[in-house]
Formats: sequence, structure tokens, C-alpha cells
Amino acid sequence: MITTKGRYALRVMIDLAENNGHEVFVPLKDIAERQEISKKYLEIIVKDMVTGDLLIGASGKGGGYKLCRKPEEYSVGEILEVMEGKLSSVSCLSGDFNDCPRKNSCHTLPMWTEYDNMVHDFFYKKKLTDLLKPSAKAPSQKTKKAKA
Amino acid sequence: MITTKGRYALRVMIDLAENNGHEVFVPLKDIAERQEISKKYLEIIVKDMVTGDLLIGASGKGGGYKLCRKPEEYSVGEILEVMEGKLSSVSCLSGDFNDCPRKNSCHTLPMWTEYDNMVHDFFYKKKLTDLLKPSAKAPSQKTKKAKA
DNA sequence: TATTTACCTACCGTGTCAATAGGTTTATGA
DNA sequence: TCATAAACCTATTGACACGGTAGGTAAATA
Repeated sequence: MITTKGRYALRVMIDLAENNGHEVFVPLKDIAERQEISKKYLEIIVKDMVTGDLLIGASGKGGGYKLCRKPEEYSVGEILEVMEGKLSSVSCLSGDFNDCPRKNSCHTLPMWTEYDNMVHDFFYKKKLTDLLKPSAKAPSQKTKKAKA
Repeated sequence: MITTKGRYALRVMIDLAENNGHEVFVPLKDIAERQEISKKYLEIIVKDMVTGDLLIGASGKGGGYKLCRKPEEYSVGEILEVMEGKLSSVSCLSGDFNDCPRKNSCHTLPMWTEYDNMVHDFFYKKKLTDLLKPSAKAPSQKTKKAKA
């Protein structure tokens, strides 16, 4: 089960991508208000995101948070793993390979491995840009900000 | 993350399938010993499995547990859902559709839905027989128990 | 009637989840 | 220089789930 940390982080990323957060610093207060998430709780989350190299933060007036790459360079999988830790279906596969004595005879392990690979693929193929609203991906009309 | 309940339940099912447990009652003691799982803890698990119509139990001497269908008629997904509850990636989709006010504008919901469908497919397509050791699926040689 | 088995109820320590609370540091700009 | 706005840091909390353990009761058989 993906927890609020992962889900909120994703929403923060989307919010930044859609609010010019790859160019300027956006204060957390604004994000929290738009997303209707407690700012206090978001503080914990964005802190992990900074540590995990998803965002950069700037203190002081005019500060806030900013994407440190272009939106298309983030995969959803990466974002989730920063927040949730390795996406692993069973402890047998996440426990740092000091694993159980049954691993060679275990009848279910191959299935868990296959599953984990599928999940990994799914989330790493999905890019942040896949989650943006269409207008933000391909500005066909009504382009708010002249970018070029 | 699949918990021990789901994993152990799967191993109980496999154990029964491989030890004639679709024809005769197998005492839990035997299963626990073979699987090296605390019998006490397994009691809790098999109880849920009985309630969930995966097994039938018989008290008294000569009693034990038995599959109530043929192994090929169980899907892994069904077994897991009996133990873990609905396999749902996010609470937004498991909370009994009394869900959040953002559901219509949520940018991530479609992804979670897509993900859930993928996971559901994966586990429901997998049958219990897919987890048995080859000899138990297609007894080509050294058939221990004369079955026909 | 002793034995073997399932079945039932209760409890428990640990950890995680989802926050809240309150304070400190850093930078800006008037 | 100094108020302000922002990030940053530490601690705490209540609820709940996880992974068991313990001890007893009921049912069926030989």
C-alpha cells in the first residue's frame, strides 16, 4: 500500500511542475493551500524529498522549493522509492539479502520476483509529465507563459 | 507489502496440494513442521482460510485441513485477498467509495487505477498449480503415489 | 474414555502511519 | 538594522497493524 508520503510527494511534484516550480522557488505555504494538505505535515515530506535529490529548498524571504531537474526527467518510481523505500512486495526480497534459508527451495519466491519486476517497470516507465494535465504537457492553445 | 499471513497461507495451500491435501485431511502439525512455521500462529491463519472458503477443517482424531477444490481452481489472487483484504494500492481506492472530494480532479488517480488493474490481473491469472514443483504438476517420472 | 485434533479468546511488544507542536536558522527587502 | 518570511529541526502523540504467544474448550475417533 502506497502511503500518504508517496502520494503527497507525487502531488507536490505535480504542483511544482504545473506552477513554474522548475524555474522559481515556490513557498510550501502555496503548495499546501492548493493541495489542501497540512503544511506542517508537508514539511516532513519535502524534507525527505530534498534529501532524496528530488527538490532543492531555499530559506528566507523569497525562498521555497524548486524542482532540480526538468519534469520529464523524473520517473514516478524514483519519487515513490525516495518516500517509501524500495518498492518490494515481500520482506524476503527487501531484507538486505541476508535472507531466509528456504530461498533455494521456496516455491513462491520466483513469483514475488516476477511481481517486483513488473511493479518496478510500471513505475519507472511512468514519468512525472505523464501525470500533468494535458495543457501542461503540450501547450497547444492558450499558452499562459511564453517559454520560447 | 504482502504480509506473513498472505505468504504463509500460500505455503499452506502449496503444502496441501503437494501432500494429498485435496483428498484427505492433513493435520496442521504436519504442515507446520514441514513449513517450519509456528503451529500456533498458523492456527490463526488457517482459521481465516476456512472462513474464506479456501479450506475445510475437521476436528478430532484423523482430522485436519483439506483443500475444498482442486488445486487448479484456486488463483493466487483469491488466496491473497482472503488474507490481506482487497489488494489495493492506495486508500483512495479501497475506502468504500465514500472517497475524497478531489477524485474528479486528481491527477494521480488514473495511474493508481491502472496499477491496481495490473496487479489484480497478475495475481488472478496465477493459479495455485503454477506454484507447485514441476513433478507435482506433470508427473513424468518417479511418481511416488500411484494415482491411476 | 483417553487421545488427537480443530477451534476460541485474550493478550502483548514493537513498529509504522499520519500528523501536531513549538522552536531555530537563514535570507530578503524596507 | 530589523521585521518578516521562509525553510529547517526535534520531539511527541494516538491509533492501529504486525507477528506472534498462551491457555483453554469442543469435537471426533479408536
